[in-house]
Amino acid sequence: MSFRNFELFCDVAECRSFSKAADRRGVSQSSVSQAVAHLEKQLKLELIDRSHRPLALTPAGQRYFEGCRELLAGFERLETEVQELAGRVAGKLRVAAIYSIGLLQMDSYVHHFEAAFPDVDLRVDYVHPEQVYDRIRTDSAEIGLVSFPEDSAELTAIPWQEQPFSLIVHPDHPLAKRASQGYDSAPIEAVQSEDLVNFTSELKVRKQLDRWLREAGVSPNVVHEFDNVEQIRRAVEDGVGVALLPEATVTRSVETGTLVSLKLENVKWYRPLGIIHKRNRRLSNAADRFVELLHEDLNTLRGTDSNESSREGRAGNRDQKLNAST
Amino acid sequence: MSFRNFELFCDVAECRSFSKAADRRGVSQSSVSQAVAHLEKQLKLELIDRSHRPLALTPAGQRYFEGCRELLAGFERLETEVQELAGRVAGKLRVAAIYSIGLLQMDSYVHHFEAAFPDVDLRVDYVHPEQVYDRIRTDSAEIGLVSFPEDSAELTAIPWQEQPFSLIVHPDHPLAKRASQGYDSAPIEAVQSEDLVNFTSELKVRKQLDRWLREAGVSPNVVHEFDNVEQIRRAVEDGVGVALLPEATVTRSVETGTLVSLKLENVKWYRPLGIIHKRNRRLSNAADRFVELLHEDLNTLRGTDSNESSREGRAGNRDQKLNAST
DNA sequence: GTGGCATTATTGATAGAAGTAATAAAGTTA
DNA sequence: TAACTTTATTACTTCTATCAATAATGCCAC
Repeated sequence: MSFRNFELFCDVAECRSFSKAADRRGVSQSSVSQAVAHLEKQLKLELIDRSHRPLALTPAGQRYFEGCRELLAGFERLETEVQELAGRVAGKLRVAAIYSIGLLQMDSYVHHFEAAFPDVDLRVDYVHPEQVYDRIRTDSAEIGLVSFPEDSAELTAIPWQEQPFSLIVHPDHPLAKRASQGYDSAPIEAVQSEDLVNFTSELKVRKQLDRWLREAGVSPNVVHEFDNVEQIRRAVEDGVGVALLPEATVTRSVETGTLVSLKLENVKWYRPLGIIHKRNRRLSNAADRFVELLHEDLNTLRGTDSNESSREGRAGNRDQKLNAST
Repeated sequence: MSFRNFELFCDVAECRSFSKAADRRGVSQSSVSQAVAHLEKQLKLELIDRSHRPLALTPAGQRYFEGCRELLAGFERLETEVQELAGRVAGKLRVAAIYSIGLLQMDSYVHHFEAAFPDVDLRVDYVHPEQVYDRIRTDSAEIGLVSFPEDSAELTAIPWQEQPFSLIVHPDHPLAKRASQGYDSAPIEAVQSEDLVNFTSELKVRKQLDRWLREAGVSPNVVHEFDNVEQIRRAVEDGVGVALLPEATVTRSVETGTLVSLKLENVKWYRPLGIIHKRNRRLSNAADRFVELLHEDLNTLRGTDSNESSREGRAGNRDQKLNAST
């Protein structure tokens, strides 16, 4: 019995559909149907109740599914473990990041990582902040990238970056003139009485901004609230108002000229970014290396050949006379 | 990757030999070699160090071996579990029995069991008493059959049979005359001053016999000691002396006339047999049924069609429209 | 070292399993 | 019931595990 059959069965159980499972694994629906049929024949019992749709698992199927999933995960962990014993960096690495982490920047890190550690199956998902914490808690991601990170009993945070806030305005906005006149900054007082597109009030970033603005004695006119950077960016591009955002999150728009970014004079307002992970779990080699990479300077990395980067990233491959076909 | 590869690798690791592993699984040595090579290619690392003989596992190989063994056992347990969910009796059942349990009798039970529960892979190993306890403790057998059973913290015993001791003599021995004269018994006093082939003194059975003989005021002349029934039987057949054995252990020799068995008059000397198993572990369905079967009367069983025997042995196979090829 | 022996690797052929495309059957929805 | 979606079946192809035979390698005695 091939491993594949168990995987396919698990996919079917998760998708509650043969055809969706087939798509997920990139095989024909026929193949999946036969694989499950084969399993059932071996066990001499029905795992899936096809008499209704969407299909349901029989009690035995349910138990078998849970068991298979666990055991398959066990095999995966075992493989990663022996790879690490051999000094390799391999296995799955799931990262959950808030979308506004700065897509371009992340992409660059990911590419560097993949080049340096081709045996790692790295995936970065961009999700809502709450979901990042959820994924870490449920072990569906090993490390998470968040802003205003907070430790908890379960999770711990490693400081990562501090992104300075800038004043983001539409190119036609009066303040944008300063930029065209050679200035790349503005005093925070310039926001006074401006229409401000802001974050929604449940977000940590909004609370911090409110505190800072109060301290600075500046009271802008909040015209819209969104729970993510993308929407705020769009609103400013549409001329609804100005925004206070980390420049790194709107680099692309600034470069293409659809937005203008002005540094804030006299204040040091930063968005701290952090790397969170489960407190009581040792990070895999892959996660360790990813965290290391995140702390390196992208410009430095860009200069080097990615295969050489990240120290002895592939050390320990003494016995690599073995040729892999995959 | 097929399951088979993992099994073969584990066999190689256990046997410390490719060819022995091949023999064990009944496949060619080539096949095993390729299977392991395939595994190593997938993992891109050496699992086995072939540069010396007997072969050794690399550190990674050792870890992988342990992991595979555990996970494969997990799959086996999972399968048994879902079969039991479906009301079936299936899976592996390992029984360890002392050799003298009465081979013929056991064989009959085994045949009945296999007929009633064809999905169970039953194996009975006959080993030394100490090993029976060991196997239970190390989980390499689920139930054990021993004489003079003793409970312990870890193990618990179910009483099974009480085999009456008989006086076993050579056909040419004076006492054998009694049998030819229609008597099938002898007083225990007949053993007085006889040459007795006995068990070694560390065995529980010997200690009990000594106690009984002392109580009866009978003092035979111990000429030989053996730690098992077989050797004692041979010694008596060779005319070395007489023996006190449960008749059930020498049935075959009595039937063929190489030994004569005389019941003991006036005394009730029995060898108690018990079924031992781990105290804190629920018995598998298969083990439960086997224990049940052991408590049924063999003569009753012999009369019935074995497919019908043992109550609803195959109950719960409602959904058996599925056809197995194996 | 050098044979002789035992063990493992390699190779080419083959049988069987797993995959696919096409199509039939079954379930769902209007 | 008809139209649609999903799953099963079938015939065919591709790929893979296995085998027998043989080469290569390691071990041991001399």
